[in-house]
Formats: sequence, C-alpha cells, structure tokens
Amino acid sequence: MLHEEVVGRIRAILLDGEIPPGARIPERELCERLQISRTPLREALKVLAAEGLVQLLPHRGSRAAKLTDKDMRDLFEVCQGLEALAGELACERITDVEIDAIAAVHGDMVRHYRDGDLIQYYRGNRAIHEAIVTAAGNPVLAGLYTSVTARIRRARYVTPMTPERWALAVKEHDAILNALQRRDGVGLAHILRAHLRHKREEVLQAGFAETEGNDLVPRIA
Amino acid sequence: MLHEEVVGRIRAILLDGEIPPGARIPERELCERLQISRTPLREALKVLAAEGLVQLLPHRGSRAAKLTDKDMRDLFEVCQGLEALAGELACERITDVEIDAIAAVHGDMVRHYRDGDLIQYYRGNRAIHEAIVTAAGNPVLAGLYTSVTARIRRARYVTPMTPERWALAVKEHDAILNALQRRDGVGLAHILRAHLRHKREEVLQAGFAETEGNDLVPRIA
DNA sequence: TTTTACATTTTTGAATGCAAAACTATCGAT
DNA sequence: ATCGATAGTTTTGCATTCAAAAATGTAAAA
Repeated sequence: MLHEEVVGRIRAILLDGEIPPGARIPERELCERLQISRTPLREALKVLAAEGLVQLLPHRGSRAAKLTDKDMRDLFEVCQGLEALAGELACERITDVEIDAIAAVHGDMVRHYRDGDLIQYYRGNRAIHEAIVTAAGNPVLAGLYTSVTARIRRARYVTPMTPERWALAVKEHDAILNALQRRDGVGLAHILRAHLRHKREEVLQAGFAETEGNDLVPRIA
Repeated sequence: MLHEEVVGRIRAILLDGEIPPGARIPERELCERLQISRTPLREALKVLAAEGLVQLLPHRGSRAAKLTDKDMRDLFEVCQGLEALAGELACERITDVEIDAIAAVHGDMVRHYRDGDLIQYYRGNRAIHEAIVTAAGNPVLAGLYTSVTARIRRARYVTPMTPERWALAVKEHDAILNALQRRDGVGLAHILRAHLRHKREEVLQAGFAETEGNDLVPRIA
C-alpha cells in the first residue's frame, strides 16, 4: 500500500466519523486493519495533523481533531473566500460544455429538491460547488478547497434544513447557475459568498460544533 | 528535537534555497546534520511534501519542489484571494492600536524606499502584509497564507524592481494604509489584489519560475 | 474512605535492521 | 564506438526493536 493511499484511507475513516472527533486514534488497531506497521501509519498521522484533521499530543498519542464554534466559523469564512475566488476565475475560464454539465446537475438537483430527497440534493449540490472550483483551473486553489471543505463536510452536508432555508438555497443555486451562464464573475462571487454565509448560520445555529475546548491551529490546511 | 522543530528546520533549509529547487534531498546527510535518525526525518519530509515544498518520488527519494510558471501563477492567484479576504476581515476587526502599528511600519518602509534600501523595504513590506492577515483574526486563513506565501517568498521578495515599479508599489501601499485607516474593506481588498497582480507580473517577467517540467500538484497547501 | 507513594504495564517516539527497488558500472555484442 | 545486458552497489520503504514517558494499578498511610 502506497503512502498516499494510507493517508487517504485514514482520512476517509476520520471524515466518515468512524473515529469520532475527540476520540483517541487506536494506533495498533489501525495497523492491523490496514495491514501496515506503525512507521507508515505514523507518517500518515503526521500528514493528517498538518491538514488539521488530527491532533498530535506529544507523548500522548493522536486524536481525531474536534472543531470549536470558532474553528467552524473560521473555516467557513475561508471557504467563502476560496469559493468566491473560484467563481470569479471559473467565469473567465469555464467552457460552454462545462456550463452545460453543471446545468444538467443543477436540473437533477432541483428535481431532488422537489422530491424532498435531501441526500441526493446534497450530492448534486456538492458536485456543483466542486465543478466550479475545478473550472477555475487552479490546482493550488482546488487543493486548498479540498482540504478546507473536508474539515467542514459533515457540518455542511449533514445539517438538516428547514423548508424555508432549503427553498432559499435552491433559489441561490438558480442565481449561481445564472451568473455562471452569463459569466458574471463578480456576481457569482457575491452569490457564492451569501450562499455559504447562510449555510454557516444554519450550521452554527444547529450547534454542530464538536467541542469548546481545543485550540487546534494547524499550520497548513 | 520535537517533530515540529524538525519540520521547521528543514523548511528553513528549503526556503533559504540551501537545497535548491529540483535538487535531491540528501537523507543521510540531513540526518547527521540534525542529529536524528531517518524515521523522524522521513516523517518531516512527508509533511513538507503535503505542504508542496517537497516532491516525493516513490522509490526514488525526495527532491526540493520546483515551481513552474503555471505553479507560480496559481500560487499568486490564490495569494491574491487570501490577502483580499484578509483585508476585508481586517477592516472589520482591526483595532486602532494595530492600525497605528502598521502605520509606523509603513512610515519606516517609505523611508527605506527613499534610501533605496530594497532589503529593508521588503522587510517592512512583508511585515505589513502579515499584520493585515493577523488582524483578520482567522487562524485558518493565517495558516493557509503562511503556507502559500512560503512557496513564493523567494520570488516575491527577491525579484529586483525597476524604479517605476517600485514607485508604483509604494503608492499602492499608501492606498493600502489609507483604506485600512478608513476601514474600507472592499477598497482594501481591491488594492491588495491589484498590488499582488502587479507583483506577479514582475515576477513572471523576471522569469523567476524554477522549471518547466514538473506537474507537482500537492494535495494540501 | 480518601489520598499518596511506588511498582507495573502500556504506549509513545526514535534507532536499527532487512528486503526490495533503483541506480551504477562493467563487459560483451553489434 | 555505441548500445544493451547484467552484476554489484546504493537507496528506499517498512518492520522490528529499544528506551523513555505516561498511564494504570496496588498498597500503605492519613
């Protein structure tokens, strides 16, 4: 198993919440599960700690990182900035074909909304946001986006919505598609920001934050 | 020596260019220099690879990452986005004391400009940009900024400037300070973007990119 | 009963050792 | 002379081992 694969597997375990935030990461157990020794496992944990998904406590092992309200706010704030930038760049660079593909996903998503299928709705929703970032054509930006969104994914795509919130989100997505089609970068950036600001309010209202007592400030992402 | 310290030492070696971009990283040599064994060294290299400073080639060791023109462009683009966001947030949150401190550094910097002291000018310049990011009060943002700027630091703060460019940069910094003092977030964001766009043009014109042939797309930062 | 001191066990962090992969150098064939 | 194969060397990646630190458990004292 390659290094990157080990990192990916553990990342998935953390993002799925299989090891819940704050829980101790059972080194020995993970080792036999992944059929690797402690050396490559620990290398992966250090990388994930740099990403902010794992918290390392010297001589006391590693835990799945918990997010405070403040962390959540900060991450959403950065995410807003990244998506806004991606939106602007995407409008300069996106092809007609890519726009059509997004429009198709958008259509499906709206149908899922009408059907009340939140899971499928979220799936399409996320695909659209990611497609916009991809269309920006900036791998550095895409990398940061991936890492920041990973940390708030559960909050973003698990929080239930009130009918009003959901209706608003769909309206915003109409505007997002519209701005894309008009290639109105500034407009798109504004809508994406508002969209995420609303989502953040939802999440924080829902009290999704995972703790109050950890001042995890990862260096990288 | 603590893990984070090892990472920091190696990062410094890379940023100083002591191991030039593209060069092989001599594992054994670094080990005896830092007085550690290969295990912690390799853990650090994996972390730095996630940051984008090191390129890992499976079974072929690690090299100091090289930046292509495209990498440079992408990094500056993201940096623009991050600084613009930081500028907006800073205007909402910065205290009068912090503004005064920045104004003082600005004054010094202008004096260094008048003296033609580029080194000192750059030092103040960088301090101002970092102070703005700090004033944004968002550690996640600050972390991303640190990691992105680290990768373009040499390009950003080593490239020589023509007198015209330099004069323009100083004018832009006047506007930056002014926007901060008026707490004009949107205005500040615009100026910061333009400022960085000009710097990027300078850097790319100077042909600072380090290679043409590496498609390094680090996951994280 | 609670607390404190001490011994034992567990876990962590790093050094070493080992098998596999890649690199180098030599030699033979064209 | 150049190219390609092959033996030998080096380097990598990982498992294992070892010392130190922390956690746990036990027993004596307050």
